[in-house]
Amino acid sequence: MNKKYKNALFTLQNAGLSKTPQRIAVLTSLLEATTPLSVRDISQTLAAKARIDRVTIYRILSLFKQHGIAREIASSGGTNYFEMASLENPVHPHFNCRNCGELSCMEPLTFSQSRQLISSQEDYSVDHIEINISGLCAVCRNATKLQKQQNKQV
Amino acid sequence: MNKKYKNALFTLQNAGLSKTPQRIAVLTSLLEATTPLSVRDISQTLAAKARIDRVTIYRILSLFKQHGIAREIASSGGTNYFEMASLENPVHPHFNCRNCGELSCMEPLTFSQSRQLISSQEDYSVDHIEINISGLCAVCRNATKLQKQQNKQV
DNA sequence: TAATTGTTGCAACTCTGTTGCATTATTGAT
DNA sequence: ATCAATAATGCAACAGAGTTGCAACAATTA
Repeated sequence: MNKKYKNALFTLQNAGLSKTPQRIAVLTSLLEATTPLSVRDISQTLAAKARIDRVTIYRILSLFKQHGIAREIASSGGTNYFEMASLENPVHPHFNCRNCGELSCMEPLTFSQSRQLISSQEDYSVDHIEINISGLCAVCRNATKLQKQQNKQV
Repeated sequence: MNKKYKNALFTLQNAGLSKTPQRIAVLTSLLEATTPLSVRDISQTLAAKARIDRVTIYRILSLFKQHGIAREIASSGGTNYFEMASLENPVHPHFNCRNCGELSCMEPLTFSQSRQLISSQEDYSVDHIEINISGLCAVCRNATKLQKQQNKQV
């Protein structure tokens, strides 16, 4: 879609990143996707259009994460998934089917709301709910603070 | 601890699983742990006491999961972690430090409660909250139902 | 004791993700 | 538009997680 392409250009421009064909292609994939994508998904999708190395995709996604453009989702299958991180696409729960492996997005409700929603739907069968929070633990946070102070003194 | 050992024996007995030294060792590790353990953690812990192959640990943990004895936690680092799944240790959020990588357990509150708790604590610095729900999606659930019906007819 | 079944260890493999380095593309100044 | 400086890409090689097949071993039963 031309609209997604323009959106991709604008997003890169806005983040101050250079607009290479590879970055535009990866970003367009994420914008067009209805579910989070793995590196493999992106690689296969783009294989027909252009030749992009696996490594390049990893590096681009890492860059997007740093700039708050994309979000990473861990899955127990050992593969990580990526989705757009924007105001239109706020943080939301994900559903991982243990049978087909597909990762889909759920409505951005609170945890308790989501839980109620799922249990009230006949369609889904829930095995397990996982809440993972990432950041800095107390020890590392203090260590970081200390480092900053020392740097100021030097 | 002798108590943990007895607990391990009881748990295996209760699940109808044979009480092999390897299973007892892995189960004891999980019972003694204060944080979820990776296969590597377990392997290193048990290396001094007994020689257990990596593969055996994977198989035992897979078995424990099937019997509801253990629970698996995905992490974005590519490594999965395991913890006891019991009434004394209900499902709870986990905190993953992006600096030291340690995975720790949080109080088993609801998501909104946890979020408030974290943001009120000066110690933690939260980057990202992930809610992953696993089970069967609508398509796979219907497919499974259909299979069961067909099996009955045959 | 022999046969059957279940469990483990070993080797080899797949897949995800990373790193170093040479090559190529992008950007900004002329 | 051209060219140099810089940034980004592709390739090869690697490390680690997790899996599979198979032979050896242990436990159980007849």
